[in-house]
Amino acid sequence: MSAPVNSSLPLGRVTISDVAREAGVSIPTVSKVVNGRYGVAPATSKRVLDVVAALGYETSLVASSLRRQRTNVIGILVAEFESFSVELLKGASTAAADAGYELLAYSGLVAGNSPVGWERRSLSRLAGTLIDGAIIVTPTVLIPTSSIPVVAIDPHTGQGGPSTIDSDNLGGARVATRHLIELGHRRIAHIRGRRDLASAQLRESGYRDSLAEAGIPFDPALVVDGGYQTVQTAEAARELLTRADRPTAVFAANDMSALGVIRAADELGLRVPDDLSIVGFDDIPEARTSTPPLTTLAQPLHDIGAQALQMLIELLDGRDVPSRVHLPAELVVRGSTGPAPVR
Amino acid sequence: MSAPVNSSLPLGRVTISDVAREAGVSIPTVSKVVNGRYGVAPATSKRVLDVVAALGYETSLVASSLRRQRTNVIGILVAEFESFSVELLKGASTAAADAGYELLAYSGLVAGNSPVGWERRSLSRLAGTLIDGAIIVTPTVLIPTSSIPVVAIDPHTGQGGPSTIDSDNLGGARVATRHLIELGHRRIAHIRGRRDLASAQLRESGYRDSLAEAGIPFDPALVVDGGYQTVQTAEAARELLTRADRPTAVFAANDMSALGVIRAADELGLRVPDDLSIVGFDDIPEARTSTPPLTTLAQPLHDIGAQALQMLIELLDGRDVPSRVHLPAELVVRGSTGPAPVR
DNA sequence: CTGTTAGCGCATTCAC
DNA sequence: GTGAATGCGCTAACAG
Repeated sequence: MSAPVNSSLPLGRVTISDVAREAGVSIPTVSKVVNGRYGVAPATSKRVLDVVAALGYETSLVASSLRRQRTNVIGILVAEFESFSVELLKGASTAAADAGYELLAYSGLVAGNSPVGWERRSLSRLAGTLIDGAIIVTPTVLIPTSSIPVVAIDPHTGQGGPSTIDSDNLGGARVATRHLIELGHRRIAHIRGRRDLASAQLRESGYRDSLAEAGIPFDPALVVDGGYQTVQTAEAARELLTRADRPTAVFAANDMSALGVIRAADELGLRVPDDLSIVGFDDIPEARTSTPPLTTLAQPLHDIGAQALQMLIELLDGRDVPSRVHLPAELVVRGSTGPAPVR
Repeated sequence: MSAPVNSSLPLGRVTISDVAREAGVSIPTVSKVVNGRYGVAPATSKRVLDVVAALGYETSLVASSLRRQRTNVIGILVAEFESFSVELLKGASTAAADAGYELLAYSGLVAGNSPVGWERRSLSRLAGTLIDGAIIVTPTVLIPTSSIPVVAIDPHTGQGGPSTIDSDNLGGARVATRHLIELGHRRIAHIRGRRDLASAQLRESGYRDSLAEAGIPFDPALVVDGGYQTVQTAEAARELLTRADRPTAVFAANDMSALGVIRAADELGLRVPDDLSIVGFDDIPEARTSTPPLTTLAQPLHDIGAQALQMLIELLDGRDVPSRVHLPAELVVRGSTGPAPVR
């Protein structure tokens, strides 16, 4: 197992020129061998490959991407790696492996006071050279025409823009609210999600639809902002739940905020679901393990991630894809909902 | 040849030359302004910034990384995005955000028949240019001296190599096995993990330690390979559990393989834990939601990820870090273990 | 078959 | 202040 390795072993990264020097050939020849091009003598090829193995050389993704058209790498851009985005990532990962693509998940720095527009920055930094296409998770603004194919998951509201995939937010929210109504609840609050996302708006619409359907008047005082976040929701919920005419049930726009409602209820000594029923949305892993386990609308996060990747591959191959894909959301009844308390 | 771009919005990616042309200045001037260097007139600077904002320009990570020393990006290299690696990722993500670093998680293509050495390839492709440092999750081989700082999580067995962090695999395995012994089990099988990982070897050692401590002779026939994977384990467990003298308890090297044992037991009509007790290791989210919920040794995956990132930052700042860090693993008793069946 | 030349997008010298 | 020149690691097109 010995290729000639002289004393001038490079200290840092092994580059193509190290290999060329060591093998006594030119740089382009190494490139050809490494990329399996025709037109290299078998003996030369073998010598180069030996040196490559001995030195542990691999082409730099950065450098090659600068020259090549395709890198065979798909980017998935997230604001942060948390339960929701990471479930999507798992789904995308299996699909990418099956399709022979590598996956690069990127979480750029989000400016604290203006978390809007991070995806534009991330896309701009990676697109064009490093990645062939991008999946953007919960973009905050409309993605402008990009230089590479893009698929958005749980997109910003608005027309135009890239192909998007999400679950049936409107229908799911209707089912969630109807579930509470059927349990006898009449004073049902809603924790609103991130105002900039279509999902949040659709979930609020579904909530209002089901109220109307049941003849329950909409009360704006029962709708508060939670921003899809646990802590923010817990604060808003504390106020909501200390009112004299507090609601007997809450439909939270996502599981994270539903967990915030549970936390607030705990602190106030309210029992869930005896005093307060709570429904979430998403079915992140934590929903199963909370106390009590969360009744929620399950999004097929794994499938969404996988299908987003499939759609992106279609786009990369020059095929058309539907501009809007919706997957079903399904009610999962667990322990956080029960009959309305009798007055 | 680049096509001439008129004064309207460029079609492809916005490059620094687009900005320069639009602002009527030279490329170096744009570079200075964007990077906040001195020597640019305020008026010029403002004009450039306006164009930057209008065009949505961001420096290309690829191009700048090629010239710059640091990119402010930390890489986390995984073989695949699954429950285990993704939990680490979540922990690393919060730590990275706090420290002002961006995170790039990369899952390269793993050759089907030789899944060994993927981390070397990934590291080689990203190091030196794209990322300042790397966290490698469960590397399969010893990482050679690298051009960038590296921290390994759940590393390959062996001396030398990069700084590593893992949980107390040996102690945890002892506790797991002792737990089964205290429940009265005597015939305790072990599902071995991936042979190339130190964690798997240590967990087997802990198993044998506790057997010896209790005066139970070690029976090689009760140790089978599961490769840390559910499917592979289910197959091995089927054979194990159909023997006449089948074990009454199993210590599986990780939760994925413990789930495989549960699956096999289900198929064979064995009740868990009445007929068979099972202990896992890791406490991935699925452990809480299996039927029955899994008794396991909880690794603080979130903390491990966060601490790996901290260590890497120390290294990047030129400080020393311990070469081996161990975090405690804690027994979590759930529903998959019970008293040994009476004969 | 192999080496030479050019250039990807950008940052960094240097001159002017 | 600016433009021209240079190089990062690599590959495409061509010349030898």
